[in-house]
Amino acid sequence: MKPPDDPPADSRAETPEAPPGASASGLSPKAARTRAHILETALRVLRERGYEGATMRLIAEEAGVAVGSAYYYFPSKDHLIQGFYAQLHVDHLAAVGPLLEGSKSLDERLAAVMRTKFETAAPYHGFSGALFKTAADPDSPLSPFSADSGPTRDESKALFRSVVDGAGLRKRSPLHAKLHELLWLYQMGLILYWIHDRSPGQERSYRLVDRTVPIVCRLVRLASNPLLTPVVKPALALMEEFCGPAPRAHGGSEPGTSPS
Amino acid sequence: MKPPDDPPADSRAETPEAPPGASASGLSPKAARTRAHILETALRVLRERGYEGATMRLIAEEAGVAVGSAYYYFPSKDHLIQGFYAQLHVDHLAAVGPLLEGSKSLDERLAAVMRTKFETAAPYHGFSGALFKTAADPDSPLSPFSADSGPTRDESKALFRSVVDGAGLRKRSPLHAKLHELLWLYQMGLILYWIHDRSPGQERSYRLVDRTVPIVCRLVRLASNPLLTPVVKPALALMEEFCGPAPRAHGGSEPGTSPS
DNA sequence: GTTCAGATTTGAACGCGTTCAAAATGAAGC
DNA sequence: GCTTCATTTTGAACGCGTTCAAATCTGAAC
Repeated sequence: MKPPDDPPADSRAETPEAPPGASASGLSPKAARTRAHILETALRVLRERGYEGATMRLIAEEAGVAVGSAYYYFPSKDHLIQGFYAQLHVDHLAAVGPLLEGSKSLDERLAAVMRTKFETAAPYHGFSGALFKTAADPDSPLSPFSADSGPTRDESKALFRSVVDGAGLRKRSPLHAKLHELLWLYQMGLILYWIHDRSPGQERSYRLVDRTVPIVCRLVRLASNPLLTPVVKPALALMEEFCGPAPRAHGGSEPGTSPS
Repeated sequence: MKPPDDPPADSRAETPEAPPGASASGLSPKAARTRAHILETALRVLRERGYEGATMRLIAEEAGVAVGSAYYYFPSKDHLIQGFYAQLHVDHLAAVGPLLEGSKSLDERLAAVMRTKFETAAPYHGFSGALFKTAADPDSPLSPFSADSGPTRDESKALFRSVVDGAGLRKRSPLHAKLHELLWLYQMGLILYWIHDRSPGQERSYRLVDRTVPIVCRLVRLASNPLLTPVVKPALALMEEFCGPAPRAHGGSEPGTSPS
């Protein structure tokens, strides 16, 4: 029914009497309970049956409501599934937190973050591809670059900021201020590899971490060398232009490689 | 820009008595004609109606066959759409060819390749997201890392090899042998940005090319400096391990390809 | 208690990609 | 001509995500 070039798909026009699709606030207690119950059921079914097995009909049936009710609270299956990402991020944070306590080197901190990321997501590797598929769609609310996933994305970047800040780095380098963005992008690339990784236990992904982390960190340390100034300086200016000053109001934002 | 009656460009040979889903060879003349006709119609409808508007039913109707016939020749809509990529690549090659004739600098050659890439794909930017969505799925035959898209991927990498070879580069650097792989990856990142780019005419993507190409090329030239050896050498060794020995047939950055 | 305008819930229905048993066609031997 | 067999074609049917007009419920105002 939709003509091409459809308008922006709204996402969140959170006026006070907005439809309950976006968040839990502004709902009657009963409605909030129904919404939460549907979401819980959806995540459970997703765990049990995978992405394709978790049909809207099944979720609704298990939750004891009609399919229409699920769509009353969540604009689409994708929105419903987005809770999955948030949960994954929370689990990941809980897992890395202790490992980042001690003030270790950047190498150790980076490797710890990525390894725990893989470990946390391992149970869902089987259908990570299906998830990534919808996440890659620029129009999907699950896209790591979409407005809808902004909070999750920011939290993820904040993690990398703490990774950088906690490492004993010479704060002299102007790279320091943007490093967490670059590491976030690096993480995206690793996740992209992990998603495609069919080796047993995704062992190749772990190996890729072990082999790339030292290179990345060596590069970071080298960046302050004057020889690299003609590369580092314009690169930082570039980031300033493209990521720095919140560009357009529109959804399109920055490049990258995969979801969180 | 509108070659509706192009030859299928199916130069690659499939196993002789393979099922008709894979390629055009090994079919009775009539069957081959039917297959080609369905493919042509599909690409035309795709151009006219976009990805979502090009339903299998519509394609079949316009081709004058039943939907089942389309599925007899093509395992899925994705496989059918794959011809689109091949056509795009052919158009791109025709567009860059002349620009690469003169032996210009690496900067010019790289920028020319990417700009023509964007120009060639511009008419389809509207539904590139929908295409990319299915392409991102590791299980999809449209994934740039999948076995099904191996030929197209290899051709694309060959283009970057010619970009590197044609530039007046000091062949001394061991980076030289792997550079085309890295540039292919760089291209992937740029395309990802382009897909998400909502600026008018994708002008930001062009700007991103103009600003990143000099940085990339400066980095390439710097790579032979001894100071960077501790980064370049392990990086190349890493590529050797992950892309080099080709654990399976196609030499992508993908690990083992046995389907789960 | 009655009314009535929301908020909430329902489930049949739509169009999609895909499947598959059955029908139609073609080729080869008689 | 007829029979036999594989190749090709068909279209109804399935399950999916999604939509929506109608039904039901809720609670404030009377």
